[in-house]
Amino acid sequence: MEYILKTEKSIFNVADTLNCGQCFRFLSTNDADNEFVLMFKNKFLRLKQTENEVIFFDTTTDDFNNIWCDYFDISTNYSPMKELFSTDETLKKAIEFDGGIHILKQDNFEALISFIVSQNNNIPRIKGIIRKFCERFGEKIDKENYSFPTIKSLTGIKKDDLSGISLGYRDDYIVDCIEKIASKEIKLDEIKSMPIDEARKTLQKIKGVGPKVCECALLFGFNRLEAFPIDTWVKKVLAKYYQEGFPVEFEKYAGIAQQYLFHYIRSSNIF
DNA sequence: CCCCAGGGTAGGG
DNA sequence: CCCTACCATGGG
Repeated sequence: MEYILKTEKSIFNVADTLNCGQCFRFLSTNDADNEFVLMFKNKFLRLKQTENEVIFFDTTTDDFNNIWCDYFDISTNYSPMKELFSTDETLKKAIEFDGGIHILKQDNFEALISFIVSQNNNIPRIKGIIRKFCERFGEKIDKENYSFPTIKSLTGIKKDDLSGISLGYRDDYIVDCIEKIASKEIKLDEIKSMPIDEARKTLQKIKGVGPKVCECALLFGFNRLEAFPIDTWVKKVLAKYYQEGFPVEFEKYAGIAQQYLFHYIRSSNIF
């Protein structure tokens, strides 16, 4: 059974949304066809975008309504934010380039672990590490895919359990993250509704979670759209186009703006 | 051999 | 507060 979503790429662009560096458990199966497979927690999805629709394969209407509609943030209208951002010349160009990006509503624990892995690392390698992490600690879903491991299944793991995953020095950070969550020293569910600065302070108690990783976790795992991750790429954009600082009138949705800029500079050669 | 990748920590000024 | 060395790993 297929679920068909009527939309266009300027409204929701699957390829840009997946390729813009916010998630890591997906593969392009056929570039020309805009077809992808992805994992979200323990759910597998194959989907494909055409001019007028997105096809969700093997997906019931209930699956779409209960899982994927929310995950892909389909029901949010991004137009008001894009209109606001377009008063800025650089952002206007970015939105013309990749205005169909949606901010995924990922699992907070998965996002946190993923962006700890991301530090001083590149996207292809991050994807490989997370795949190996899921293969070792997750549940087998089908021939090739594993669920993202739960906190419960990870409780008590030691640094040695992480060898062979190519985490490098980040293995200590993963262990510390799991310990602090398993012991309930840090409660992810409570971070969702915390004032943003308190949420930041709490997440940064975890070893290996500094400002950048923290902002990514908040934006992609907790849907805190005001979070503004500054990585090496965004740093270059800020230095070149926003020497007076990033416009304060965008701050409520700064994370979305940041994501347009990030994908724009990485995928075009404006530098 | 170098540099870089969705950076952070520890240590010293 | 700032600055810097260092941190594993793999690709270019």
